[in-house]
Amino acid sequence: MSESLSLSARALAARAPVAAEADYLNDLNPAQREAVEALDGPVLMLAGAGTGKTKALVARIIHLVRQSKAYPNQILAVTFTNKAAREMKTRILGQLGEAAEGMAWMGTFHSLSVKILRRHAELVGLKSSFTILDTDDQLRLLKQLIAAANIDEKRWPARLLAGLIDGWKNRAWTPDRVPASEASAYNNRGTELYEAYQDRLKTLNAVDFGDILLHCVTIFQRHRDVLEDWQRRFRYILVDEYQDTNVAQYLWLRLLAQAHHNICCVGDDDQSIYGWRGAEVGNILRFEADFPGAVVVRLEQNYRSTPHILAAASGVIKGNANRLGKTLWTEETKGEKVRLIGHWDGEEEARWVGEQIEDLQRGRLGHDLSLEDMAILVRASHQMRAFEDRFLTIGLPYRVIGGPRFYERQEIRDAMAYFRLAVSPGDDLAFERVYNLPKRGLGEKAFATINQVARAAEVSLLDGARECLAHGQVSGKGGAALRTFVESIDRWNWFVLNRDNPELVAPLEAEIASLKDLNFSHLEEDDRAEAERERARRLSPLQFRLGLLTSHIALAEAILEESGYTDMWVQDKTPEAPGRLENLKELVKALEQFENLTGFLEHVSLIMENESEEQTEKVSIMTLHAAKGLEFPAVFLPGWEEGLFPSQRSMDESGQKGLEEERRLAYVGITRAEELCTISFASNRRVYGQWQSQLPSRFIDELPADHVDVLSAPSLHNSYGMGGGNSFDARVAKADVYNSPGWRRLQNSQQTRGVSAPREASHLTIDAQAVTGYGIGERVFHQKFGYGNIVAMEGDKLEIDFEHSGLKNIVARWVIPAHQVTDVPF
DNA sequence: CGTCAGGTGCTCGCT
DNA sequence: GCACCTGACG
Repeated sequence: MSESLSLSARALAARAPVAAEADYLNDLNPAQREAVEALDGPVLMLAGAGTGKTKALVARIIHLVRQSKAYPNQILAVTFTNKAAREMKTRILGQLGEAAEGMAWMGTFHSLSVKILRRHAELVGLKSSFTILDTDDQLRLLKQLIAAANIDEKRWPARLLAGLIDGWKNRAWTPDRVPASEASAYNNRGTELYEAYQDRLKTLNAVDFGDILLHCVTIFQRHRDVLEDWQRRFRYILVDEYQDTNVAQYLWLRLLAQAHHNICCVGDDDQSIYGWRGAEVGNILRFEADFPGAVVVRLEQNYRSTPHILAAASGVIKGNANRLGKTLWTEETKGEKVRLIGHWDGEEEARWVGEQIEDLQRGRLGHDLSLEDMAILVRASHQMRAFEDRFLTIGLPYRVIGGPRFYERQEIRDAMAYFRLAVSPGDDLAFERVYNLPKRGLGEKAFATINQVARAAEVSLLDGARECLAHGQVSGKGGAALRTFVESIDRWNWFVLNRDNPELVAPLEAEIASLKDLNFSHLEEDDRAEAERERARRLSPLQFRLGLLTSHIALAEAILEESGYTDMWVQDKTPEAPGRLENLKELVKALEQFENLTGFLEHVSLIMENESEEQTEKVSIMTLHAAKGLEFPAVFLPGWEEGLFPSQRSMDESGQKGLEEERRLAYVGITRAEELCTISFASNRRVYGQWQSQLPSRFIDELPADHVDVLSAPSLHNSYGMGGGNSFDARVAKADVYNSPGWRRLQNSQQTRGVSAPREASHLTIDAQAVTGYGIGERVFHQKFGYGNIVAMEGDKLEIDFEHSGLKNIVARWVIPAHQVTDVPF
């Protein structure tokens, strides 16, 4: 065995150029090399941001193969996202060539687990054809169970229960293992409903995302023989982003690595930002205890960012108590300081960022960057709006990353439900989703009847519907519509089942061929034309039918047509309808990459692809979470304000732990930047439609002053006549923004009152109350409409001509004289 | 059955 | 401020 292994490895090596063989090791720095060459036994690679961990991981896999330690298909490589898996695969392919094709076990926890689970489904009471539910299906199922349990869903929302169950599954608790301490959850009925939910999933032959891992762990724990098989198969295990693993994933890994301990985990405790969805930083902090004798390698040399950016990031992350501790360093010596700037409000901030981006694009700020090189990273998705609005008005191309996922969109999910019915007519959730979509005149009542009949007979909803039709329980107009619906599904399913069936295809092809062979040249011109038309008339249904039998794409199109679903959107006059039709076209196009509908459905249930090839350069807007693993020459980090970032909710819910995670998020944000990192905050922001005055984030205070350049917002000093040279302004701004005793005091007073202290009353409101009179022509400021001049007055009402919003009638106490605007918390 | 008006409640979002 | 859900009407 080992002989043939080494032979094949040598054969491989011989095929590759000699230089290339050594390259993958010589390219590495000493730490990376150590992590790559420690092949046997447990290894923990602590890889800071931008330290070349993917490179090291890839080199390690190549080394394993070249050293004949394992065949590619004996290496288990786990990532968190499909994107990461794909990237690694491409890089390995580039270096290993065809041998990389054998890397069958590289993927996400979920995709690998599905593969394993399909082989042993019966061990957890499922058929191997189980379907994978997404959060939407999950929620609908839970709502039904909640209703059945006579619980008021308003007081006890389904989302709450879904969150609880997810949490339990993340911790690898099957219903019988949920500890007693959780008994009070969901009005004391959480565990009971969890059990009911699992039962229901089993009857539906379905799993949710949590189950995929949980079932695997259960199987490994209860069936030694199965576990041992997989342990033998995977001789080496590699895990990326180990700091993001939850308990279930941890157990999954530990069970598989138990026998040989050949496990290499790569991660960065400072980049653990998924605690809220069950990730346990503890997993990485505990690694050495879990795997005694582990080799721990720290990758600290950074190849991404300038020294100032690194220093700023280090300064912030230093504030966290619970960390393994790394210090990033770089050989780079040049580079700009991190830039910090305060703005009046969110819109102003967006305007400034827009201008900066345009300046950068034109090479005005000493950088030669394209829009693709720039990104805006926000804490919460609602912050994106201000930027989108602004960029739309100035015509700056942008793209939002991680918005509503393609496959989560309504029209995609609807279409998928139709496909699911065609592939497995017994899919009740799919049936429920589309039985009355487009509207077929089948409402609650019809569904209740079908559901009842189906439940009583213990058959699928589709068969239940058949039953209802047979016994006239659903009749009239609704009955006719239901009949068409049922017959359509049967028909589509028939095409799925008879895909490429030669007994059906061959005669069709023969008939088409014979029709085509007909020669009309001997006929008169008029007769010939008529004959041609007749031929086309007979040919087209045959060709259509052949298409449905041989092409899943043609079938998919037919399904969407025949169901009336496409037409529903064609008829729809709302502005989003055209976009939805576009998406449906894209969906059909995506089918091309698959051999059949089943393969496609499997893929989509585990994957979200939102990347369509784009031509125009665009600036990216995304959340900090979505930015992990990415890098950009220029990064903008807006909204660094108390309550927004760090997020109030995070601190309320998880206290100090929550704050530390927020701080790691700040660290992730800063370390995304290669050349230019710009942090900003606004003094006023609209939160849920309410204007609030904001305090700069405590993280701003934690930035080491030596590595920060404080900019003054040009619009502020211009409008307020602060005048003076830039350096003066910078000092003024610096004094005001960054070190002002005023805001430190505010900050301190807020801290003593705890993180949930009520907001300071807006200075503007207070000042406005002190103002007694205005004159015509006086320049005033309104929090919402900005600057304007008073054109008329009546009692306490002013008619104001706003610079941006035009004429408005405003009660005097909502505005202040423009010259008082400087009295804001910075 | 479908539509509209009013009330409510709200991170981050991987698989 | 907006999106989503529910309940009252046509």
